[in-house]
Amino acid sequence: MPYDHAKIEPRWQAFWAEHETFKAEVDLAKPKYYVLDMFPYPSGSGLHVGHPEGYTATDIVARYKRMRGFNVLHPMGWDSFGLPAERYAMKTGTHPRERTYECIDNFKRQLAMLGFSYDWSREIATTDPEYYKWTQWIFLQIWGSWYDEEQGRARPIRELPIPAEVEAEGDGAVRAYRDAHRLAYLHEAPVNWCPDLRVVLANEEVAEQVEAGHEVIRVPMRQWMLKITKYAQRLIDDLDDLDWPTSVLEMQRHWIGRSEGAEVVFELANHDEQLRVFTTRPDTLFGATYMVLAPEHPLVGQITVDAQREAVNAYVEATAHRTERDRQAAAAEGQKTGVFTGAHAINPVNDQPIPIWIADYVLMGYGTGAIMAVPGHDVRDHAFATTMGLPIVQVVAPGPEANDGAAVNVEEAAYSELGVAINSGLIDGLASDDAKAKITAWLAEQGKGEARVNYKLRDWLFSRQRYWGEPFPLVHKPLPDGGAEVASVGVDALPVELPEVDDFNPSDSGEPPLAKATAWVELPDGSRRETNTMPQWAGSCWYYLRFCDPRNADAPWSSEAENYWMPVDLYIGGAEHAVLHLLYARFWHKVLFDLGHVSTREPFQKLINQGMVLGATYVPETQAEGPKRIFVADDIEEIGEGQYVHKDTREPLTIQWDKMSKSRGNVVNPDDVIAQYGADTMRLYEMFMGPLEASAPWQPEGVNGCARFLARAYRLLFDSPKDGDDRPRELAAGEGSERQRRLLHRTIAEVSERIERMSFNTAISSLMVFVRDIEKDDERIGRDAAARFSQLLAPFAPHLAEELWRALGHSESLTYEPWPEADPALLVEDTWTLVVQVNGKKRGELEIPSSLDPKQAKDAIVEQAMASEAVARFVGDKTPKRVIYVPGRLVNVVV
RNA sequence: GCCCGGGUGGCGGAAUGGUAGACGCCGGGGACUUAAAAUCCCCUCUCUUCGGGGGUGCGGGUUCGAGUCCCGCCCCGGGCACCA
Repeated sequence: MPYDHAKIEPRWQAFWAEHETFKAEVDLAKPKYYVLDMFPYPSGSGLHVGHPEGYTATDIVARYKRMRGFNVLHPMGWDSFGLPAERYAMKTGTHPRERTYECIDNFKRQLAMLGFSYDWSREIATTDPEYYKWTQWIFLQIWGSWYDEEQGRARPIRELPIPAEVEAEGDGAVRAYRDAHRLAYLHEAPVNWCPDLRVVLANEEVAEQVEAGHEVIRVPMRQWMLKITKYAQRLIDDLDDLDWPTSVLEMQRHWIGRSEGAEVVFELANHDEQLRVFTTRPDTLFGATYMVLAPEHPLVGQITVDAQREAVNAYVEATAHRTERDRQAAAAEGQKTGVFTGAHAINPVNDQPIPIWIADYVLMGYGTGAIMAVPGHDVRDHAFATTMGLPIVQVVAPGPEANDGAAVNVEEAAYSELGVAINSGLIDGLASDDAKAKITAWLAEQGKGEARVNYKLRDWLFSRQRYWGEPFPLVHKPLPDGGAEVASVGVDALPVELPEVDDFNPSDSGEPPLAKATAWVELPDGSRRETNTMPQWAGSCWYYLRFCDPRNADAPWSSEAENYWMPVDLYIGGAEHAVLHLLYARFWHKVLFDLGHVSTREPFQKLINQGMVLGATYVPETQAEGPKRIFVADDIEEIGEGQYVHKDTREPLTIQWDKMSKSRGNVVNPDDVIAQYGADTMRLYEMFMGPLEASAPWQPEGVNGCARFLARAYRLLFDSPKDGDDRPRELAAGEGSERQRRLLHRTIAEVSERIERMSFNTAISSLMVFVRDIEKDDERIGRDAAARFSQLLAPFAPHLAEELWRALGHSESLTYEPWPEADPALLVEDTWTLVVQVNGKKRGELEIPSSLDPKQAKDAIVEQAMASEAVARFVGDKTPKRVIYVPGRLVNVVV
C-alpha cells in the first residue's frame, strides 16, 4: 500500500511519547532556545484549522533548533479560566471545572494528532490550584509593593518611608498611607452595570446587551486596580530592544499614548478652589475662551450656581445613562452637547474671567478631567463653541514652519497646526514650539503651572464579579474603630481555592457569586474574604515563567531555571493580543524584575503574529433589501470555475472570505483534514499557503499538492508491491550522481536559509523541487542523500521523516541528528548564466564557464557579451555610451 | 478621521534595485491501462504581421535598469478613535 499516514503517524506519536523524546531539562552545557505559542483558551468548539498555523510554525523552529544543537523548551498549556465555561454552568448546572477539563481533553487530543513536539510533562492549566497558587503569590508581590519614583522601580511596601506627620497620626494613618502607595489598590471605578441581568459587562458586551433591550448604566463600584501607569515610560522605552512587528510596537506606543505639554492652574472666580488642566498647546493659552469639565468631575457640584443646578444635574444624569456607543455615534457626527455651570475661571495669562461648562466630550479618565477650550485652534472646541455661541479668538497664525502665507479664518474652522503666536502678550511672534517653552517657564515662575508629560494609559481594572477566576488572596479584617483593613492571607495559606457552589449567578445586590459562599467568605476571626476574582489576563501574564519550572512546589520557578530559559526567544500568536496581553505581561514582568524574581527586563525577545486562515461563505450576487443572507459550503453547488449557485434555489452566489468563526459557519475542522490526508500533509499545507504573517484562504483543493509531494517522497524510499507489504528500497551508498549531489547540497543550503528567515512556504518549495528532480537521470537516490533529505523534511513532516529515517536502517529518532551542512564547493555550478541587456531590456543570455570568476574576470566576460549575437542585433554599429556589468548577473549595454 | 499592513496569472503565492510569475492548485494535451483511479511527461500572463510589443492597483519621478526606492492618488484588510 502506498503512503499510509493513518499507519505511520500514530506509531511515531506513540514512539515519541514513550521515549519522552521532547522532554527538556536544564543543561548548562548546551545553548537554550525557548519557543512559545500563545496558549489557547480551550473553547467548547475545539480547534479549527486556524489554530495550528502558529503551532506548526513554532514546531518547525523547535525541531530545527534541536537539530542545530540547541536545548529547546517548547511547552503547551491552557488559559482555562474564562467566561464561556461560567455561562455554560449557569445554563446547564455543570461545574465550570468539569466543562473546562472536558474541553482541555479535546484540545489536547487534537493537538496530539498533529504531532507537535511539545514537552507535555510541562503542561499547565491556569485553573489548576497548583498553578493559580502562584498567580495569587504574584498578586501578593504586587500588592506588597510601592513604586519608588526616585529609583524608578518597585520596592517592598515595608521599605516605604513613612512621613513623620503621618506616623504621628497613628496606625490608621500609616495604614492608609501604605495602602495609597501600593501597586494594587481599591478604587471606586465606573463599570458597565446591567441591572436586568445583575452583571457587570465588559465594554465589548455592552452593545450586544443594549441591542437585546437591556439597560446598561455606568456606576461606580469598588474595584481592585493595578498601577500599570507607573510603568508607562519604561513600557515605551523598553520596546526599542525588541524584535517585534512594527505594527505591534506602534499599537503599544499609541495605547500608552505619551504626550508632552503643561499643566495649568486656573483660579476660580468667587471660589477658593483651583482648576487644573492639561494641555499640549500651552502656546494657545491666550485663546482660551471657556473651560469644560467632564460631567463626572468632582468640582461640578460645588461650583454650579443655583440657577443652573437643575440643568447641570439633568445633564450629569443623562450622561451616566448614555451608552459608550451613543456617545461615539454622536462624536462621529461632530455633535456637541453641554451645559453652562454659571461659574467662571480666571485665565492666568490675562486675568480674564471665562465661563465653565460641562460636556461629555471631556473625559474624566484622561488628564485632569478638565480642559481649557481654545476654539480657534482645536476642532472639538471649535464645534462646541459654534454650537453654544461662545467666542472664538485667533492666537496662532501660519508661520515659516508650516502653511506659510495660508489664509486662516478661525470663525469658520479651527487652525490646529503649528505657526506663530499672535494676540498673545509675552509670546507674540514666537514660533509655536518656542512659545510653548516660554509660556510654560513663565507659568512655572508664577506658580501657575508646570511642564508635564501625560499618558493615555489608565490603571488596570483588575477585579471581576465572576466565579470562574482566581480568588484574591486577601481578607477584609474588621478594626476596633468600625472600619476594616485589607490583609494578605499569608503566603503559607496559598492557594486560596475556589469554594464549591451550585449557583454561579451574582447576588441580587450585584455582589459577585463568591459572596454567596458564606462558609468560605466568613472566617473565624470575623474577617471576610475578598469576593471578587481576577480577570482572565492574570493567568496568561506569567505562564511563560511557570513553563520554565512547572512542577516546582516551593516557588513559582527556581532562579536556576529562570536564568537558563528566559527570555522567550520566539513567541508566536495572533495579532488580537498585540496590545492588552502583551502589555499586561510586560508590566508584571517588570514588577517581578524590580523585586528580583526574574533576570530579564522583557519577557519576549522576538514576536511574530501569524496571519488568519480565512474560511469561505457564499453570498447572493445581488443583495436584496433586508437581512443579509449567507450560505455555507453545504448549501451550494459549483457550476463552473469560480461560479456557484444555491443547490436548491439556483440563485447565483459569490464566494466571500472571512476569518473563521463558529458563528459564521465557515470553520474547517482539523480532525477531518487529518482523517483524510494526515497530520504531515495538514502541517505542510498550513505552511505552504503563504507567508506566516499573511492571511490566506483555506482552499481544500490546495491540500492535494502537499499530499502528492509526501507520497512522492515516500515512494523515493519505499517499494509498494501490489501483493505484499511495503519494503524499503535497496539504495546504493553515497549521494548519487554529480548532478544529484549538487541538487542535494543546493537544497540543504536553501532550506536552511529559508527556515532561518521563517520563510516556510519557500523552504517547502525547495523540498518539492528536490523530490521532483532527484531521479531525473534514472539513477536512484543515494543512501546518504536520502538520509540528508529525511533530516531536511523532519521539521515540516516529522512523522514521514522518521519513517524514512528508519527505512534507512536507523533505530533511533532523528530528532537530535545534527542538521545537514551544505558543501560550498557543490553550490558552484559548472557554468552560470549571464543576461545580456540592451538599454535595460533583456536581449539574450550566455552560458559562462565557472572558470571565469564573475568578480575577477570582468573584462573577459564583458568582451564575450559584446561579441554576442544579441548585442550584434540590437546595438549594431551604434557606439555604446556605457556598459554596466553586474558580477555574476548581467551586462547592460546602453546606446 | 488617524496609525499600521497589503494590492503581482483563473487561484494561493515567488522574486538582496538586475532574466517578473519559482513552487503548488486549477485547466489543457499526451503516456501507461480493457477502462477508470493513481502515477509519469509536456503546455499553461497577454497581444503578435513571429521581427517583436505590452504587462506587477492608477498617475508622475529617480536610475543604465523599478514589483522592489521617492511623490501624489485609488482600493482592500487590521487597529485606534472627542485623549485636550
